[in-house]
Amino acid sequence: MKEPLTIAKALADASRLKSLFCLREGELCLCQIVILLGLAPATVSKHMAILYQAGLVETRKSGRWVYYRLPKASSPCARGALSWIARSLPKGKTQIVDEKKLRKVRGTPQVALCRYYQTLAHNLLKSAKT
Amino acid sequence: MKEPLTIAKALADASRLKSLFCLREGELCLCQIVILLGLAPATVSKHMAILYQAGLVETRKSGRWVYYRLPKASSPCARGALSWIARSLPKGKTQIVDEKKLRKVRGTPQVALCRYYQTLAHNLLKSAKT
DNA sequence: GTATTGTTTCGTCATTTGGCGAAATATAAA
DNA sequence: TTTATATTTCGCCAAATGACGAAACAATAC
Repeated sequence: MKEPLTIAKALADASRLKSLFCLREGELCLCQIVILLGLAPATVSKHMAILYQAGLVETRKSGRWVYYRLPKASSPCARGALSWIARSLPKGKTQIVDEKKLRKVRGTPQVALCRYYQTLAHNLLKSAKT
Repeated sequence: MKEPLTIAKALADASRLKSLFCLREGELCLCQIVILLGLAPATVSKHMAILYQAGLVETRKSGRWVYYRLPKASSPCARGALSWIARSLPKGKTQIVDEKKLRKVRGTPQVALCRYYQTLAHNLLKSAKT
């Protein structure tokens, strides 16, 4: 019972479902998911670790960037879960994530994205200090 | 996204997975599930309410007893989730619940079962008072 | 080498969740 | 009608979870 429980727990969070939804069309690096979810890098990193440990995403490291993608091969249990949410998520009027944003993020090099949110953070810090 | 999230949350608990597992072969009343899970009636009632609100079980009331069963008809999302766990739960060496106990509980009238755990509770209270 | 930068780990905090017992509710039994 | 009993609701507590910032890591850029 351990595996389905681990997987169900991994799926039982809106941010993680959103992440999986964003990965449908291919891999994304952490900084891209950070932008899409609007959460702190530390938080997103933890979310992705939970998905990884449940066998719901694979990881690829390239330089400083860590890419996540839906697994090519995985256990029957994980595959079943992924196909369930793949069938279930797109339905309904309510957008899972802003599709326009997703497209923009996919079309932007990670360098620019990471700089983007780090710059934002620094500016916020500076304005807070004054 | 609401429905798959609600369903995933409902599945993200060992006691609730066990309950669904026990219902594979047909309906059970609350008192039977109480015995099988070894939890307080109040706790089990809450668990079943969560499964019910997620559309993962149906309810039938007969006299003082409330029976739960896997839904005959449900949304595609709920159906997908149920068939996923149906395929995933039985695998693996580790018993989800004690099968012998499950068979015994299925073979015992609810009256005897409910009396059983209430008597136990009363006895405990009495011995605690002295 | 040192500095920069993307990611992860750690520590902390607020919220949610799962558990119980007691009281309330609903229905059968006396 | 009164009593007994199966279930639910309520109130509370302990543990788990999700969020963040700061600091540590890892890998490139200078």
